[in-house]
Amino acid sequence: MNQSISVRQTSTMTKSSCQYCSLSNLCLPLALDSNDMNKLDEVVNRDRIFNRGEQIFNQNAPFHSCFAVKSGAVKTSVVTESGEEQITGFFMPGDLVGLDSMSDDTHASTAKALERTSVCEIPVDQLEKLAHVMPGLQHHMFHLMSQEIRNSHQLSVLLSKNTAEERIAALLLSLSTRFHRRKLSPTHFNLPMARNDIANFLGLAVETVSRVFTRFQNQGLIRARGRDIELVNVDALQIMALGNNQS
Amino acid sequence: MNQSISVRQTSTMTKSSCQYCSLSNLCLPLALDSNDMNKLDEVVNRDRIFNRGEQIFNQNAPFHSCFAVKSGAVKTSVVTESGEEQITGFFMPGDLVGLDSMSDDTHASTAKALERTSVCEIPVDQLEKLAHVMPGLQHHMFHLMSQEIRNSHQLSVLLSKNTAEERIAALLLSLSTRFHRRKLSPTHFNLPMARNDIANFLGLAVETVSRVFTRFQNQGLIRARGRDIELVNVDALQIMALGNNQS
DNA sequence: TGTGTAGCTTGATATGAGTCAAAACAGGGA
DNA sequence: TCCCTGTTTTGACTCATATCAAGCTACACA
Repeated sequence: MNQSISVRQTSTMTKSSCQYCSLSNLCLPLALDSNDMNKLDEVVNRDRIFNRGEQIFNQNAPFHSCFAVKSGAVKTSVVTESGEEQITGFFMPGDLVGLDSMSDDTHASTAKALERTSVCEIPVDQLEKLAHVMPGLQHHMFHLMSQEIRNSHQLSVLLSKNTAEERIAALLLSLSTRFHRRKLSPTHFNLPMARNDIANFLGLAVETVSRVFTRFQNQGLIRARGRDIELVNVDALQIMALGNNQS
Repeated sequence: MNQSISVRQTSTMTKSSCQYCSLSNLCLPLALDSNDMNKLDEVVNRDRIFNRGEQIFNQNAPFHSCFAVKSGAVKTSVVTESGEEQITGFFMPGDLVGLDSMSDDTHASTAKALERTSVCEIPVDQLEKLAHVMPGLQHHMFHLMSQEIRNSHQLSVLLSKNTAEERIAALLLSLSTRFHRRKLSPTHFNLPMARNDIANFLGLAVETVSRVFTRFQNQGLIRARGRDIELVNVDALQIMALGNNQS
């Protein structure tokens, strides 16, 4: 069940706050001074934990909150009328999930935890009110949403113009930079998602993903043992990701 | 020609305003009362005309305005580092172009007029200020942007899961509903874009698009003479667009 | 009235990735 | 420890769509 707005932990304690969150430079507070941050703190519903595979929200369910990923990883997907599922994004700590639903009172997509994940829940009505009195926050919301549009356009490009190898190289590099931004190793990390998810996201068959991984390995571009990935030759991957259509 | 809504009936009126625009129920004013609409009026830069093929804005150029399409049609596209172009959307009267750029101070995409097109220019700094004092406008902007994200996700689904026939059927139906919303015939219209644009948008080769059009014609689904399109069997197109993967 | 050029259509062929099938490999629970 | 079930890999074959090549429209312009 998607019982959402659960425990609001009230004052008394030295409750965790945006101010002291290690992600404050990636997440919403990025746009706020410490005064405004306190106001944000008050509406945020912290420490909601989801186990691997659990739904954070479900497509078509009533929409009243966005979620900031604190730890773990999340995938979002849409299912078409014909019942096909398409993963639309992977979200890591600092990312805001659910922006595609701000147009409606129901969720436009489903979000699932890829591993044990904690998120901060942010009620949108509150968020809109805050954005109303904080120019910085409104601006930042526009920023995040347009970023989301760009990301999706980028995905479209990948899907319509690139080969399987190029798509996978691009995904690996994208993950790499995202880990790097979080001060983690950009060349050695654990994939939060299964091959199946990668395949679905990139519009490929699982078998193709698997084959490309082993091909990359044989070419000395990466080393992969299951989800444990090491990027051995980043330059070559970058060239690969660009595609070899000379123009 | 699809000149439709072009001529503004200003007559005695001093200057055209959102209030009297025939698109006020599709466009930004949708969210506003007549008082707020006047304020919007003041910042809108009306009557910018572009001929077919002319750029409205260019990727990477400084960004300071969004554009509402008044008549004609617009395509947006992104070019990748490797120089490939991907059309990311077609915009018709009432649509707002440029939302993907609100994250940055440069445009995330290029917008070109597909035919003679008039647009209203809306400076973003002004728009943000207005959104700040008008709850309805802020909400509507969130709405539009999230709608844009959804559209793009929809495109991703199309590109990664559907066959050439399904993609084209889906596009035709999408255009149909958009014409319908503007009180034009949903079954007989002129394509604002070339086969080439359709192919690029849907991730296909021009030849494939052409072949599918003739196949549809032979099956009695449509009648096409160049850009003049008649949808003969909408139901069949709808079934086609859903895809025949029984699930 | 003719000619150029861009857009569209049609045919023949090649190929990247999907599909089907099956084996190898986890990893969690009793 | 040994199933059991889900994930990943590998191989053989097929197919949808790209590519290459050419002819066909049709409108713009001299």
